[in-house]
Amino acid sequence: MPKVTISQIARAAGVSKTAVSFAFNDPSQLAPATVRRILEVADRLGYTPDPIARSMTTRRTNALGLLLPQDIAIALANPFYTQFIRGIGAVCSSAGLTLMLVPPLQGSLLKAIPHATVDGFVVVGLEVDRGEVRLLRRRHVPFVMVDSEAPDDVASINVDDRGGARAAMAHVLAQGHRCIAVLCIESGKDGRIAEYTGTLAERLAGYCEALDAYGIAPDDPAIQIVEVPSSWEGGQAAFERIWDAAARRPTAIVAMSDIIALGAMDAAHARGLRLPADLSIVGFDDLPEARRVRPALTTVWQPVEEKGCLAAAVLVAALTEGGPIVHHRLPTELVIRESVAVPRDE
Amino acid sequence: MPKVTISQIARAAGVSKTAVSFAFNDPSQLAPATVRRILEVADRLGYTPDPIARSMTTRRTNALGLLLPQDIAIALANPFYTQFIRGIGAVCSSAGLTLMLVPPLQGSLLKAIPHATVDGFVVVGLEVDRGEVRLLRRRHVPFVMVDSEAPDDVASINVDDRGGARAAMAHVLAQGHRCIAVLCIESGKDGRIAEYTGTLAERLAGYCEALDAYGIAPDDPAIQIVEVPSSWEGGQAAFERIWDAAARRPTAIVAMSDIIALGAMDAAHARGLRLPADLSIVGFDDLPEARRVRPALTTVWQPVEEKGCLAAAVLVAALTEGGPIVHHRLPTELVIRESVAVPRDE
DNA sequence: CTGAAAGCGCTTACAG
DNA sequence: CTGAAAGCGCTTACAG
Repeated sequence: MPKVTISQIARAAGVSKTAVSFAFNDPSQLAPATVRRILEVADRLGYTPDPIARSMTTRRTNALGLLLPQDIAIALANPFYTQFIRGIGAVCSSAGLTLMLVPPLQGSLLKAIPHATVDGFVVVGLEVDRGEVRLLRRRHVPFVMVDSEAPDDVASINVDDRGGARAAMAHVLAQGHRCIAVLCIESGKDGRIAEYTGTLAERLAGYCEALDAYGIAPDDPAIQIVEVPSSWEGGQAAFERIWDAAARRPTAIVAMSDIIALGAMDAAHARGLRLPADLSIVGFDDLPEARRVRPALTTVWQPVEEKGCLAAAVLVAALTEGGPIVHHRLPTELVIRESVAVPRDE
Repeated sequence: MPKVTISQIARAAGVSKTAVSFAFNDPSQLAPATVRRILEVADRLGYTPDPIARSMTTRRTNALGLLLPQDIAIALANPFYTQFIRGIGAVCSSAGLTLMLVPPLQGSLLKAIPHATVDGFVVVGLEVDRGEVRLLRRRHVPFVMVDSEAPDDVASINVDDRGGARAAMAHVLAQGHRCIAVLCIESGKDGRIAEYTGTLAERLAGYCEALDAYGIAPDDPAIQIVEVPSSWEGGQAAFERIWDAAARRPTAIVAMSDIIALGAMDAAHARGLRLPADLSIVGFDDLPEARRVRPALTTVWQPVEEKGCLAAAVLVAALTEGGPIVHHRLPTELVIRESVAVPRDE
């Protein structure tokens, strides 16, 4: 049973392909009786218009692409992405668009970009630009960059990472902590922390500014900065490593993401620590989980879902109106809950 | 700057379109010098092959579609889907495929199916078949149904929902509970529980079988069966409603999904209940969160990620070999942790 | 090793 | 209200 095409329907119904096309896409162009007949024939023969052929002429796919910095399985291990995608999804639904998840192809985003049949891309967490922007331009599809360092002529959505991070660290320092472990998000490119760019660099800078305000240098021996995967397991493993190594155990952990903080928190509980008495923890993101855990996680709120919404909305606008290039920088805010206390006397 | 096409490159490089196509897709067909020249010209002119036009002739999109029963934002509120997608994503990555999330279009899956440009669909949680299967067949793309009642000639992946549910309820009954609230997953179609089909019907049947073994009828006044959205909020709200209504408060809650159980658990904590002493709770899914909460959730394990993997693998196989129609029924297993105890004396 | 030509299955001015 | 024809941008036998 080979695929049935518009020509066969046209022939069977005794009309032109034009008529068949109209019957599906713009019935008002046809006499009601004709439409009825065509649809009846199409139904009987099991015809459904080929979406690719349609895209070929309309130049529309009705899909948005989400360019992911990592494989789907890895990215979705972080609830941040789930939230973010929910934001995009909300806009997709109301715009009648579909969402394509586009992870690196054979380890390369560059390879993935040319193949995705989408009307626009939202690019998230592109840490280092190795030509992705150039390639995206060639595709002649609109794109918006989220949590990435975007050129001026590319739409972008960011948050005040630096300010948020600064507030988080300042809060911990204000409570009296001086021996602190900073759990940074792994750059993925296995690069040194010194080479951070974009979001990661901003957050790190924020932490350092707060330390600096207390006269503490980032390389102070009481401050240990480590890179960990942004996942529950990453946070858990990091806590264990730190706690076991422990020339001098930190009294507080400052994490670049909630999921890392949550992992560390659970690991600490498993070791019998009482939080926050024995160890203070602060995160970043304010995922729904942050509010639910005990002790409730003190963290930096950022509008994750809204970032997704905005990104998708910018794209949708570009598809129809082709509006101006926008740059958004959304606020962040420290949310003080229960996971940070004064350090216990040593 | 209009899009540059293969013809322009051919002209500029002084070769045929065939040669340009080969340079990108099968360079071995061309003299190395020719390839170099073509690629150089393409690079200079900013050419990138149009993926739609390519799909048009190759009849391949290199994308898998995931047909979701609800909007993306709603589905992803349930970690089950995140896990499931991670499974699909793992296979997509290794097969070099992209993943398209296809939610209902204007409230209708039927409308969404014809438009998605994918090589195959995984259909999940299709509760009632209102023609989706027929439409999918017309598309002439392979598809596999997960957690749905599939016809014999359609590949399917299910788990032992009934057995798992029976074990969960039996465990609660064995502890001595007789006053139980059953939190069912809302069918979405706003249908009555009596009209459940597929996964939901199986789980409900499993619960009832266990009750029956204890001589309890499903409509026993001590057993209340309610429908709730499968989300944290759904579980939370359900607990509050039940606790407040409370002619006779249940001593145990049996939930059809972990996320519902988790929501109920947190709501119970918020009311000052001590779990499991004051209230026992059992879930279904065994999400990663189940192990982490306190008390750790007793629940029915099912291989969520593996279902995604398998589904995608079946599709990938169908794309290349067109293998036979497979039906998988994976096992489930009650995982006893800490959230179920004997009911306190009243 | 390279090119001319047909074809993939639609949509859309345009003409009647 | 309906149809003939061109065209979307590629790939792929086929011929040379």
